[in-house]
Amino acid sequence: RSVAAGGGGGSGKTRTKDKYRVVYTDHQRLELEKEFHYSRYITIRRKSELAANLGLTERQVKIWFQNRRAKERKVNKKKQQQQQQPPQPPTAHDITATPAGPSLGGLCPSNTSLLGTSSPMPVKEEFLP
DNA sequence: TTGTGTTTTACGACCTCC
DNA sequence: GGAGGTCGTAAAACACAA
Repeated sequence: RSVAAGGGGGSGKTRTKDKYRVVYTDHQRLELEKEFHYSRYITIRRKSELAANLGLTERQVKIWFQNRRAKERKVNKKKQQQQQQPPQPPTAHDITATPAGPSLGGLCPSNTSLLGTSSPMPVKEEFLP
């Protein structure tokens, strides 16, 4: 790997021996999440804007979106498997725990529209050509 | 503490589209 | 041919029970 090879090699690589990977700030993550929430595929224009605003490289933004989509697929896959083979029936205790029912909506109200929505994503003005 | 499992960045290999 | 997609993976960062 480029790390082991070290340092020497990596001309222009973001991954160095000192910093194998950086941890993004909460603000950076928040902005990226907001963008992802809006559209799972970022445009070139928006990518450069976001990179400039957040102090990241366009490459980092691109990879963040790739990883974010991979995460979403992983979560969806997990959910699907759970639906196909529900392990155990919920106990009475579990049922009484959430009387109103909306288990996920309460946890993450702003993201509920993201999952399973079949409607096309709205297109922001700035994304239009 | 520490051992262990999960999540988060970053990359390489390969594929598709223009 | 190049840009950007998925997929698999490495390793740091993090969470958490023992």
